Amino acid sequence: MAEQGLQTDFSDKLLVWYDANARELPWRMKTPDPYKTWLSEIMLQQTTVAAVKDYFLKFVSLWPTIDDLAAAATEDVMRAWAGLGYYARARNLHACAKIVAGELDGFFPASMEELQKLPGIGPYTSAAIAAIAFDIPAAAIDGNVDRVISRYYAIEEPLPQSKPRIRTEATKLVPQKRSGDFAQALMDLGATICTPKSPSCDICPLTDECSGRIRGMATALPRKAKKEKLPSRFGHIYWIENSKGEVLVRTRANKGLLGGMTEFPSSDWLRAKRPEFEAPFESEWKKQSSLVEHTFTHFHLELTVWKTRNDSTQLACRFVGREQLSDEALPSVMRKVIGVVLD
DNA sequence: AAAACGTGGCG
DNA sequence: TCGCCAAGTTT
Repeated sequence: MAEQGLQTDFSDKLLVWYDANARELPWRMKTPDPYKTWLSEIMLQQTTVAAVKDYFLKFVSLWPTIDDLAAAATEDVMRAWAGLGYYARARNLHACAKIVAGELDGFFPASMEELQKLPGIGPYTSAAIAAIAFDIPAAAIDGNVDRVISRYYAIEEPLPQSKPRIRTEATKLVPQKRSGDFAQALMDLGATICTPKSPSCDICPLTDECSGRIRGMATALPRKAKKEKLPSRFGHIYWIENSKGEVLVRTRANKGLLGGMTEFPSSDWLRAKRPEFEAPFESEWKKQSSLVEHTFTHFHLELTVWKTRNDSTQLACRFVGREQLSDEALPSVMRKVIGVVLD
């Protein structure tokens, strides 16, 4: 029937293109390893391939199997993840590894439903693992697929309202065979051809049937609501060095922003502008000439950096040697603080 | 269901 | 320069 013909046409053309144009990525292999599929998919959540590559290789080198990762110390996992962002992923990753290694005999479940019960695995990731690692015809719908499908069907309704429609169409296109390749092919197409700003429709394998291109609206799709401007927050952060040259740091609570990561002691980060400097304790404080500016997902942060020399361990912190600082689970914003102090 | 949750690169 | 964006999940 016609519906089947369209589906076959789409996936056949896409897979032919994929066979000739698939990107070579460290987590792609002839025989899929569910552990590596899972690890890469968690890292790739809202994160570019370029950013993930080195982290993936580092994790596989440090922990070649799910049992190795499960046996690791949480602090080691957090510091290996440091810089990659969305740190709840690292906490969930380790929790998931412990469940799979400890309760599931080291095997990831081979169904979307069971996969989704594990921490850090949601609708997209469960489908991606099911398709790529277990060859289950699941629709892995990520940002790429949203874009490709929106354009192919010229869906003018904006995201996220169009999600159900996109899911319906994408599900119909998934082939019974090579569903893992199909999932990756769709994402490769979105990443290299059907790109957000200036898609290369002239070399797209689906260009003949793409309604968005035919109607001259591909680049404008998918439509999205404009984002509000981010608010700013301000604070003071303290570089406290003892006479041995060690620096005071502390570990953030295992929840919320930068949860489980190492930080230098700081004031609260307030929305009010120009907060007064309050010394956390009596000492000779010197203000650094440069500020630290950093943008998180939902606010800008401006930190004033203060430096002092003091030997008393305070503020529920610990002293670490300057050389050991690089071994800490320091998020990017804290590495910027180091940059300002050492400048 | 809307908001929280990082970072770096690019046009 | 700065808004947009990247293989989303959790609460």
